[in-house]
Amino acid sequence: MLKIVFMGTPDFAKESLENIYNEKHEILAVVTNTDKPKGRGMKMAYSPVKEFALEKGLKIYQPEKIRNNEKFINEIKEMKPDVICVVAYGKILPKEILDIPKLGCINVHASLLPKYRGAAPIQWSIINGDKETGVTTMYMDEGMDTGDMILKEKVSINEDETTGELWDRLSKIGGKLLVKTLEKIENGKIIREKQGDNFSKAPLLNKQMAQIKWNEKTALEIKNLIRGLNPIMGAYTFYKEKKIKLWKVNVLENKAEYNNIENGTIIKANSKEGLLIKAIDGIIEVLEIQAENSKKMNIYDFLRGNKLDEGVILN
RNA sequence: CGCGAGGUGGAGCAGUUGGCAGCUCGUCGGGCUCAUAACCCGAAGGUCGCAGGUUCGAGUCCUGCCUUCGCAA
Repeated sequence: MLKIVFMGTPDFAKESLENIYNEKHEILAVVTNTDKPKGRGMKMAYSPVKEFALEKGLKIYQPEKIRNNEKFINEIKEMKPDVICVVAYGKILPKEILDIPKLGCINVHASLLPKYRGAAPIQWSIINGDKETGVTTMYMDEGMDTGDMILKEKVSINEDETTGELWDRLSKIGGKLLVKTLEKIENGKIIREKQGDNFSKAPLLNKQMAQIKWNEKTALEIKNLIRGLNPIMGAYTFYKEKKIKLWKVNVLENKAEYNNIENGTIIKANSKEGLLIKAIDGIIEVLEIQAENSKKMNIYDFLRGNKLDEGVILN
C-alpha cells in the first residue's frame, strides 16, 4: 500500500483515481482544478475527479495556483506522500512539488511517448490518421511530458473511431496501467527508459483548425479531422454564410463526371441519396450534421426539413 | 441574472402584412413493376408547449410560466 496524492481533473483522470482507489492505496488527498462556471447559465460545475472524491469522502484541494503557493506546497509536504500521481491535471507542477514524494511523481499520458507530447495527444493521433496509439506512464520532470518512461500499452485505432470513443478506451487503459506502474514502484522493480530526441508534439487544438479546407485537404484527411474533433468541437464549414458542423462522414471514391467540379461543392442533397460533397480526391458522404442553434441529426432527418441546394460551394 | 435559438400530426421543418394548418418523410390501405430507399392512387394522424390578454377572428400580436437546445468555458 502506497500513500498517494492524486492530481487530475477530467473524466480521463477520474478513471485512474478510481482504479487506484479500488487497489486500496491510501489516498492522502485529491488535487483538482478550480470549479469553473459551465454550461447554460454558467453554473459552477465540479470536475469528475472532484465528484468522485466527494463521493468517497477524500480530502480535496483546489488551489488557484500552485507555483509559489507555499501554504499548499507545505501541506503536501507534511502529508509525506510516497508518490504523487498526476493525470490530466491542467497545471504544470513546479520542481518544489516534483521533489516531495520519495518515490517520485508519476504521470499517465495518452500516447506512445515520445510521440505526441502535450495537451491533445488523442485528438492528434486521430486527426493524423494513425493506426495505433497507446498510453504511457512515466516519471515526471520539469519538461512537458519529457520524463523517463515506465510502462506502455499499445492499442490500434479503428477507421471510424472518434476522439470521444478512443478517449474512453484510453482512460480505462490508463487506469489499469497506473495500477501496474504503482505495483512495480512498490516492489522496486522499475525500469526507467529515456525518451530520446525523436519526439513530436500534440499542442492544444484551436478553433481555426476546425474549419474544413476543401481545397487543401484530401477526402481522407477531412474525414480524419471530423472524427478527430468529435465530440470536442466539431469540424465546420459554411453553407451560404451559415456555419454547419459535420460530425460523421464516409469517404466515397471519386467519379469521373465530378472531375471538373470545384472542391466543396454539394453534389447531392436530398433525403433519399443523402448529402454528397466533392473533395479533392474523393467524395464526402455526410452521415451526421448539425446546423446553427440546432442539435446533431442524422443526415436523412436533417434533409427532410432543411433544404440544401445542390451546386452550392461550401467554404 | 454570460450570449443566442426553438417548442406546429410519429420524424425533420414551413407558415408571409392576424383570415379554412401545410411541406418532405414515415405509418396504414390499394395499384403498377422482373425488380427497388422506385412510381401512381387513397387514408389515418394536430386542443399549433401551458395560462391569460388584445381582436369579428390568433400558430401568427402582448404578458407571465413551463420546457428543449446551441454557443461559450
